[in-house]
Amino acid sequence: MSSASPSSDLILAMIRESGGRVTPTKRALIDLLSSARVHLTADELTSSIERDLPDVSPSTIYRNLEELEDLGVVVHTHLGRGAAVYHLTGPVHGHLACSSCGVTIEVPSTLFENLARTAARDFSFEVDRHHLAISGRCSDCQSR
Amino acid sequence: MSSASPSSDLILAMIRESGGRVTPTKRALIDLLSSARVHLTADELTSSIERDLPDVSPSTIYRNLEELEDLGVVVHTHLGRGAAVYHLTGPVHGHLACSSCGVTIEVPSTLFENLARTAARDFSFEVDRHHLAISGRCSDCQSR
DNA sequence: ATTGCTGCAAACCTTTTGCAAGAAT
DNA sequence: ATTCTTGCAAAAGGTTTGCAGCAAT
Repeated sequence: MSSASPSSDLILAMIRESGGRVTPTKRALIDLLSSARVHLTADELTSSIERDLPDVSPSTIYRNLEELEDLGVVVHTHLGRGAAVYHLTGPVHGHLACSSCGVTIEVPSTLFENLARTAARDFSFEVDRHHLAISGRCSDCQSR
Repeated sequence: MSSASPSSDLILAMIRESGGRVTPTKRALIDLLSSARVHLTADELTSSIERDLPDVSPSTIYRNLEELEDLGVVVHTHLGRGAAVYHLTGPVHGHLACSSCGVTIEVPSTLFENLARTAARDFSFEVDRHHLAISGRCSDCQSR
């Protein structure tokens, strides 16, 4: 099974190579993010990990997430008003975030290619293809 | 396709029509947002208004901003990690937000037209043209 | 006279930080 | 042995809420 996400093992190697250490919390975090089909908040990640590691603290999760972001393996996005959501930098994609119900639709990066090219050409702006969120209304909420 | 900003007077009329009342704070807020050339945080708005109305409180600013958002006259956006920034729904535009230095570049909505059309066609998703923020790196930060 | 709006204070939620003890290398 | 990482607790930052009095209609 091939995925564009770095494998868990590769991520662990990256951690070591950068001078970091592999801890149970980091393993759990990477496993969770690898298998998550939705994006998760720091709080949701903490709660999940607490099932295996009852004493894990939110600050550790935040620190680990920050480390993984520095490695370029994780990104976070602000959707709506609440907490940020985190996910692995998988196949490059953007988010369409519904401002009514909060659902987010992952879409292929091709959707943003035109935009990225024009932003580069006309505004010398390099779009971060791993951190794209567009807000609007999903089809369900439009029908209501 | 771009709508001009409603004039201050029109906004005041909208407030009354919706059952709201026109107060000194709301006037000041609308004036500020109308003349601001950059997007402002609630805190920056509060500080500015304090010069004329020394006893204004942040909660009033938040409540007023929420009312104006409900009227569709104001939108807020999360750029980077800090506080949200607010601005009038002026001519439709998007934001290119630099994740390194925090600067935001306003760009015409035409940049997003393709994207909006494809999102509608392929994902039945209606892009909110007043709440567009793309993160990336500005030209200055790229040269560093 | 209504009833929406205000300032104040406190609560709330998310995230960050200081520190001493513990764990990965 | 080194030095990263952890949990805890506290702080910080941004935003929301309850309330009694005030003010716009």
